[in-house]
Amino acid sequence: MAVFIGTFENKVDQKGRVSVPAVFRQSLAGLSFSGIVAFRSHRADAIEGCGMDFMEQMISRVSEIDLFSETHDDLATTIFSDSQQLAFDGTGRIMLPQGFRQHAGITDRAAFVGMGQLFQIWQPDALERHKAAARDRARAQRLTIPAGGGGR
Amino acid sequence: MAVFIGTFENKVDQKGRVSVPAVFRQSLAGLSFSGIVAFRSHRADAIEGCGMDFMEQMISRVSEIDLFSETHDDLATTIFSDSQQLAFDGTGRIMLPQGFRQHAGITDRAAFVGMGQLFQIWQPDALERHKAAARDRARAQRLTIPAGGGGR
DNA sequence: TTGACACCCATGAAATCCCATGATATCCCA
DNA sequence: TGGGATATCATGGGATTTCATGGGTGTCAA
Repeated sequence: MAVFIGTFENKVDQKGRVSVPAVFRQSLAGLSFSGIVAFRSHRADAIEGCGMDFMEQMISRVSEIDLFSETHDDLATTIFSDSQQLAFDGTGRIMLPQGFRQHAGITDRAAFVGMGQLFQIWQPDALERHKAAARDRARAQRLTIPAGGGGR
Repeated sequence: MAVFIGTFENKVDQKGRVSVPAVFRQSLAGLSFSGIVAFRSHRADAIEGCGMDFMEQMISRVSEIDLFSETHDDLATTIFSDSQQLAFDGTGRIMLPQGFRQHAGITDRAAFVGMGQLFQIWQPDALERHKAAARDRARAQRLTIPAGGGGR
């Protein structure tokens, strides 16, 4: 399973390219698609990113639902239609499409944030505010992580 | 596994030709038939599309339904008899048959929507409405991906 | 002979490749 | 353990290719 940890800020050049942090690229190595899959976060002004393996998992789970049922179509449409495959170039950069940049308010800098099996791409200042707010909420509500049954 | 992700709008020229998005073509590369398999969706004003490999899968799935049952015949008739192989030309375009264009209300623009293991072709405005409706239904019914057994 | 359709070529815009650069980080050996 | 040699990485920009799109021509059949 691909794992994403840490925060990295990179520049977005005039062509709209950004380097994906090397550690993230290593997590993504060896997948069927050399790049990331990205979609707009519906909870925050950020872009969500993952590897093709994660998407393939989604596909196989959705395919357990009856084909052509309303549930299947609604889910498949919601999940897959607004995602985009962003391929790495020779030096590990991706092109951030206009619409994504707009959604996240990204202009010339982008922050990559590891979230475990996914990561997010933020406008750096917005990320700072978001982090502070999340920390406060976690502290106020004394959030905990459920104990795992054995980890596997 | 062929994977279809994203939404792409292309023009339909006067001969009825449309470019299939390059990413989709790449997903379809290497199959026994160089093109797509398409049929009219019986649930929406859209065309369903997939690769020959998936069509073969559907055939074997349908064959698990009681032969000679009404369901079997109805499915087989609606899907298989209506399906057409649409071959790529030298530049990756297909010919959208008259009847298909009519069913989807497509005139001069066509939107390709990834649905995971299949994709759909819509009249772009109708697609926007459909996407919004699907998202609302998914949210209203709190549809979620069936939890995976262990993240394999 | 008139469509319908496969094949071919041309085009502009956009995405990708490729090379060069400087800055870190890492390695290696005394 | 110091410190020079060597990778790795993020970044910039020009050159090249890909892609979607338009239109022409040949071929086969009704």
